[in-house]
Amino acid sequence: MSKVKLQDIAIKAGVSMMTVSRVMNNDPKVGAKTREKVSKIANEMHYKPNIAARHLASSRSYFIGLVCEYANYSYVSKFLVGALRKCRTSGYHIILDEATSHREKTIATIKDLIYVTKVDGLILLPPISNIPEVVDLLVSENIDFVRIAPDINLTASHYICIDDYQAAFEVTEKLILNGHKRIAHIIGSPSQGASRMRYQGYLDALRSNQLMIPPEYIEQGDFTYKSGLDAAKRLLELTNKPDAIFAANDEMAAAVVSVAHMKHLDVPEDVSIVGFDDTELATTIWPNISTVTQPLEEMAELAIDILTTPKTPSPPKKPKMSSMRHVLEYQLQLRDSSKNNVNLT
Amino acid sequence: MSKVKLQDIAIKAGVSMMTVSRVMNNDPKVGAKTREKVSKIANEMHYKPNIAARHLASSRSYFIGLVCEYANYSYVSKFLVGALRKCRTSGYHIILDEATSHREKTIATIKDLIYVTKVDGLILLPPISNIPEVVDLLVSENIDFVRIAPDINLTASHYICIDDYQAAFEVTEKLILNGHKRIAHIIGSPSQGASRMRYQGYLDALRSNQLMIPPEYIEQGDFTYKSGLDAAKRLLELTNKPDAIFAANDEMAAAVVSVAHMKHLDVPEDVSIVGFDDTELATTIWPNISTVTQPLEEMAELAIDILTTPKTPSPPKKPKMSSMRHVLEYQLQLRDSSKNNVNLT
DNA sequence: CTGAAAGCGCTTACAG
DNA sequence: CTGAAAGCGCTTACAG
Repeated sequence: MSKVKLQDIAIKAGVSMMTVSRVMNNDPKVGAKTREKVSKIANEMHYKPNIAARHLASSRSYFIGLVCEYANYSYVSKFLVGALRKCRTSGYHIILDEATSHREKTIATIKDLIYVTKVDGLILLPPISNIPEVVDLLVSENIDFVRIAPDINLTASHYICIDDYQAAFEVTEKLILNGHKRIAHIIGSPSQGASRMRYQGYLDALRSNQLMIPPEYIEQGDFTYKSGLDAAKRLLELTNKPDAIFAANDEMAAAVVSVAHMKHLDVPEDVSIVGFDDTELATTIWPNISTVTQPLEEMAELAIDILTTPKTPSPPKKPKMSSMRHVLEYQLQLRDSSKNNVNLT
Repeated sequence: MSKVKLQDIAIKAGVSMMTVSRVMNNDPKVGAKTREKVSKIANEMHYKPNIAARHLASSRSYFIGLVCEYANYSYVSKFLVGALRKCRTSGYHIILDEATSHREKTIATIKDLIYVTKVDGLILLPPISNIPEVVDLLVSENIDFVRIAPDINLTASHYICIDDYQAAFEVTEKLILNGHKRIAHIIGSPSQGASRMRYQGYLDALRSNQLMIPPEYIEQGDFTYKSGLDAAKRLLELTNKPDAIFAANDEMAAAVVSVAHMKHLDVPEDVSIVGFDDTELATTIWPNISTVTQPLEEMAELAIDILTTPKTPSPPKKPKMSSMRHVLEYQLQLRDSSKNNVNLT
């Protein structure tokens, strides 16, 4: 039974509730002796602060809202793992919410999170991170939020990303280095900045190597397996088939592998396939997909960190500093779905 | 700005806070006129009840805890989708938590959920649903909880499952019907009841068809892709290879497909492969995996339903009724990873 | 470094 | 069917 409350500890320790409260919140200005005594008693009595009371009295809820489009997504899962891990050590809890399709519903979901649940901060996963109305709402309500891989209004909040452009550039160059000349690309969802960046990186790598590819080599996908399937079918039915396909995420790359198998093409002998993200899926199919490792768990931890670190109190409308941009390191992950003649790392 | 509170509405409507509170909680004993007037004003003012205040004053937190072992799991993701969907319409929120490996940490996580966050109810996913200490704790603290596919202490709580035994039996019989005689099985994690049930169903189907299989056809996995990989390698290197492999979940079945490909075996010509669960993965690899569709989203919705439906107040130690067992329908899903000569549905 | 008072925004339990 | 009072368990802001 943990009906122990602050007052019980206070009485037992012979101090005021305030002192106990201070000890529980690691307030430095408590005498070492008092602190120790109170801590000991609190532990013995298995005291746990009531989060609702704490929330009501203070301005902190100890909740972080995490908003994604579909929870059933390997990208989201991987992120979630990092976020949960970080929360376990910081006393915060994650309220996960899906905000699907309808823009109005998305706004409603977020309003609920900030007005009802009153989260201390919000993490917006793509493509939610790119909805102007959401950004405007959070800014005008002065809510702390961190966006993952956003594309718009970059000064509005902290955001975390990798250098998608550079990674895509490197991926493409690596393919070129390994002898590929007919490299196709499946673009990701148009609602995400990362899609554009990756596409651009691919394009520029071709250009800087004086490679021309036919326009049919560019396919528009939307990051789903299904879209990858359709794109891959078209690509691999071309008379002048590509000898390498770079898909903007692993889901679509997995689809390309499937289509290659259906058509009895050897991967990577007949066609090299590269994905992006390095989600669980990349190593769950055969051959394992060459991809770009995005440190999603680390990104999640950083997001929680930003949101839970108390700010130096400052007027809300203060100009934001440029350190709101957090670019983490990616890593090329060469596996069996692509030919790796050079640099067999 | 939504700093509107109960009192503001009360003043504007010229009634007491209690009346507003009653209207917000759909208390039937409020006059129709009053109700309408109050509702209207509350809407106009964009009133949202403060969840923390509500929680502190009443005994409900409007939070449901969902505890899984690894969030990064297609089974968990699929369940999550259903749970979130249901929550959106019921005013509840999901607090997701991972409880990994260490039993003591698992207990600590759950204690935190019930003592600190004070969730109204808890959903335990396998294998957490099978930890006796957890079940005992929740029972002794008189916390509402629903378990998914538990194996122990079945009278301790509501639980939701499918008939794993029957499903496995049918899967195996279907394979037999389609001409397979050398059917291997990869058992799931020993910490889950479903593994035993599926194994037993497989065994009994063989027996009832007078089929003998060598002991090497039984492999112990643990539901991970990795374990499936190891098991599949052993199975497909046997001199007397199986002509069908029934893995206890999709992850392991996907691994079998990978190994078959590595060994240049044709699926399903050389070996039929069947999984279980019908998670995203089953249709993300090629060939798509034949499997058993488990209505995980529906199971999630039911769990939330059970937890959020107000109970008829009754003394806690009352004998539980047998209706705590909820068995949902599964469905055989025949796809391209298995031969389907008969019954091409 | 420590404490007494007031209040966060609701609901419970009791009247009428 | 409606309301006045008290309190949920903490923290803020102010004293000392």
